[in-house]
Amino acid sequence: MLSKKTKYAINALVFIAKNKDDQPISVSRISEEQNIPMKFLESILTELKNARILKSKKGKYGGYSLNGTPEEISMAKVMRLLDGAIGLLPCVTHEFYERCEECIDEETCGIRQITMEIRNETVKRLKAATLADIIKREKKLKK
Amino acid sequence: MLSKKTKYAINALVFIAKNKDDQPISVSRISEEQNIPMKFLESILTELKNARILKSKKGKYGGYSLNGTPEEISMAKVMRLLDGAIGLLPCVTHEFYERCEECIDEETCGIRQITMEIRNETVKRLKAATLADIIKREKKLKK
DNA sequence: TTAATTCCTACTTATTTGGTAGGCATTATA
DNA sequence: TATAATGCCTACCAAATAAGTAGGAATTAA
Repeated sequence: MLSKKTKYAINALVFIAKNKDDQPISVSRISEEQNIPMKFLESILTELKNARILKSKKGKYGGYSLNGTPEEISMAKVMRLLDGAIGLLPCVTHEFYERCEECIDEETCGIRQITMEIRNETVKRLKAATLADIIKREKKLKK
Repeated sequence: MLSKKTKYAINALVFIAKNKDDQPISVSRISEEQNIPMKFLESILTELKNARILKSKKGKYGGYSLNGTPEEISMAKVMRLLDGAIGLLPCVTHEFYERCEECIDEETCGIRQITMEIRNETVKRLKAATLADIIKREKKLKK
């Protein structure tokens, strides 16, 4: 299950991506319009900024804007940043690999093979799920 | 990510399914051979018994055995029992449905559509992942 | 009778999640 | 140059969940 943090992050990113001014958007505005607790959102956007997914402008009329195009930012990237591994087991992930403690032989583990297949399929879809893709889907759904 | 509880449960079930005697298998034996803390395992097997996935025999030479065939018990069933919903969002699951609190319009939510597709694919695979299937895969991998 | 087992109740401990509080630093504009 | 609106930073906190542990009663085969 996605954490609220990640869900909030994706919602905020989609909201920012929809904005067509050059003006950055403030935390308080995103917080109000997307129903996200303000201080919590603040800390999330800071993380996104540190990961160079967002960029910020300080001071009055400051705020956040995308650091890149909506095509470049995917759910996979955000989830990995905030929630860590995507796979169902620590042993089926590239970026966060760890051995399963109780595992007797990883190479011949049937459960591993299955979760690996699920991971591959899931990651493929989450990588395709860019902000641009999400917005496109929403437009289609609204018709 | 699967909880350790669920991972232990699946490992224990596979171990029990491989056993070809009529004799049930004791918690202590599974605990030793599968590297699972004994008392924790005990509580897990009790849950599986209450859910009628396992059946038990009390007293000396007692223990647990499958309540059904290895074809009938899938990872999906065990995961839902012990970890709850399989989907990435509370709003994309049949058996554990809940609205996302901050969500503005579920029907036109692009994130929901994506996670729904992932859920469908994942559940399909986890349902196919029966104990029989896992054992078959392991045999193949050992060659 | 005894050893090996499940069953039952209660407790514990560590980690993660989902926040909150308060103030400093920066910046546009009147 | 004052001020209001913002991001930035540090610290803290409460609730929930995960991962166990402890101890003993009841049952059963030999």
